[in-house]
Amino acid sequence: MRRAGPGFFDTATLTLAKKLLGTYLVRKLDGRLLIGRIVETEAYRGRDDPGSHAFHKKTPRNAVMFGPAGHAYIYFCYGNHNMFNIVTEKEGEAGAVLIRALEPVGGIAAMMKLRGTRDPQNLTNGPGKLCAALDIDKNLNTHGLIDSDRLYIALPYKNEKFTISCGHRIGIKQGLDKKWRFWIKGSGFVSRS
DNA sequence: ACAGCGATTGACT
DNA sequence: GTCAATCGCTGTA
Repeated sequence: MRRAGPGFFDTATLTLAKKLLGTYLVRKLDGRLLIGRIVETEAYRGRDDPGSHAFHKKTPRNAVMFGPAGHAYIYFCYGNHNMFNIVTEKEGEAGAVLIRALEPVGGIAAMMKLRGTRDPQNLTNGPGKLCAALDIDKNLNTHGLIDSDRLYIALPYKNEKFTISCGHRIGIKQGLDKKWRFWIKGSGFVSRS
């Protein structure tokens, strides 16, 4: 697999949300690789997006969303879940793509141990679950995905064919009119169909 | 210092 | 599909 470089991330939020589908999220942990194929994403923008953390203003939490593309925005929610996003857009403009579900590809035994389940379909089919399975937490917040080997995106050698479905985003109360959730149609590893 | 809250999950109809 | 338990973090004071 080849690594995604700066040019891959430096694009509009909606574009990257769709472009990330079918690519691989790679986590290096204790010398082992935990790998999942991204099958579901959501786009969050800034001033024009009432559903986004960056809608109102820049704060210490959302600051990384305003920074350069290709960095991790990880936040803690509901008292026990981490959420993993990839920052988009040019510096100064807020945007990020939430990774909502993976298809487990490599290091599955380690993921099962971290998640406490042996069901492959229930391992990484949700934003909180995949962070647990890949041991992603606030220590990796602001982490650059381009120049580190602890967490990065890898691209498939040849592009597979699949259909992208879209719908409203999950779990928010504002901005439900925007159909900014994207997933690979027919995948058995999405958080909902 | 602290009140309010949530980009979920798991259980349930 | 709906619902609420849950608790550390965030933002404002």
